[in-house]
Amino acid sequence: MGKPEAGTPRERYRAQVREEIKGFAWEQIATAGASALSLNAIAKQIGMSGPALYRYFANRDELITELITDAYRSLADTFRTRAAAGADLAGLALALREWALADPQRYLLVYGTPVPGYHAPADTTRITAEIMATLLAACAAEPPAPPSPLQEHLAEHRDWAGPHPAGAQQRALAFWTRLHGVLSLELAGHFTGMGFDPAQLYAAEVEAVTGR
Amino acid sequence: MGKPEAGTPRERYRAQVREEIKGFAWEQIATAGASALSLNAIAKQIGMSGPALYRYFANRDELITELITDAYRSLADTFRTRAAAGADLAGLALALREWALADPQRYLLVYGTPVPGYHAPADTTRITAEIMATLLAACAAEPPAPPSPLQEHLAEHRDWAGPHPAGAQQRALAFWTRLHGVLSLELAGHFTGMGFDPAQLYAAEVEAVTGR
DNA sequence: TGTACATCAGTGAACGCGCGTTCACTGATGTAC
DNA sequence: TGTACATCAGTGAACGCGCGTTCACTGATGTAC
Repeated sequence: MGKPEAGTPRERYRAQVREEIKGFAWEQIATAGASALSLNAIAKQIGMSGPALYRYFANRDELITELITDAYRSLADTFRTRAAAGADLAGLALALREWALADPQRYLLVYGTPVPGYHAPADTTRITAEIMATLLAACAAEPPAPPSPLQEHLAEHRDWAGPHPAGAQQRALAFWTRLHGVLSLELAGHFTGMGFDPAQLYAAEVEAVTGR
Repeated sequence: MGKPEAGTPRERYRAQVREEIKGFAWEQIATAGASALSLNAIAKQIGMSGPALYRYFANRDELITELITDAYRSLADTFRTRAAAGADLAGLALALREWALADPQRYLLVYGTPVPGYHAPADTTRITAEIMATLLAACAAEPPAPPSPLQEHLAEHRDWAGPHPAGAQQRALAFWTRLHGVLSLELAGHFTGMGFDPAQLYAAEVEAVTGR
């Protein structure tokens, strides 16, 4: 493929520059949003001339794809690590909030308005499944929720539920949608001017979803 | 100001063309997102040449501002009309979903990832308050929710709550964030591949928030 | 009703800009004998 | 250890494109006497 082999100094340098490019790309996304990401602007910041970037990424779409994939993987890793360290559902909720606030644009790139005309790579669905698996396991460990019409409906669509019961499915969905609801409105600035502390609203939703 | 007086044929024609421009602008937003909105492209669709639009809007920002304001006002009107027709909290929830699904990009323009580098006009905060007032009134009409730590916190930030108790505040926030959580994930396509019907998840959240 | 003037809508050319991407090329770095 | 060659990183010029916006101008539409 013409690519240098892994482990060689050249390959190490390559990986380093790729990371540097991604770093400036994230900076740019943070300030102007994903749709304003410009290869030329990144090159200027990095001290190279535009076409040089094409040594590292085939084109703009490939760069964006990699950023999105990295973001998904980062969240999946965070969840897996916390769960492995013994975190329960409330612990995952806090981890999610920390992860979102650490880099709002990264969160919005994953769960915000889709980048227009851009289709998520197939990779992400696999990582999404991994995130969901961790979440479902944590939900299954909670005291079971009372049956509901929604659970009956979910029982008919169990492809993504693994070995866990419909109650865990329902709880996982509530976890996801409710916490996303608070987070995305907070990150978009819709609570500014209302005075209250979004963290307390978040905590209340966590309590409601864990059923304590 | 050089503007023709209202009611004259010229002014009627002016308003008509302005609406036509906005119509194509919405079409464009629907297909490519708000950040891709282009005056030249709109002019081409409408059969005029680019600079002609400057007779109707001072610049691109003014057009976007007006679209956002219109979207807010449309939602506020929908809420007010339904509430005046006797709708309860569950009725407002259905109205919200209908409004969102009728034009997803309109919903995302209001509650989605903010347009990068764009600041919402002051108008919107007034309309937001109107929406919140309708929502709070409907919440206050529901059976009171049990006290909670969040309610105590909200009681200290009552500027936006009008005459309604903290319980209504809490319920209004839960209504807003939970339904937005489901809607925005649905509109962004994050439920595709999971098989279940988003409407049923939405209904379950409506039940949970109305406390039935 | 007719004429003289002002107002306004829309055009076409032009501005500078930044974008993604290609291409031929120069130097440096690695590899093989 | 030294030489010959291949590989790779990065450059600079150039491409076509579409953008927002300005400007001077042409015609049509309205208004005032």
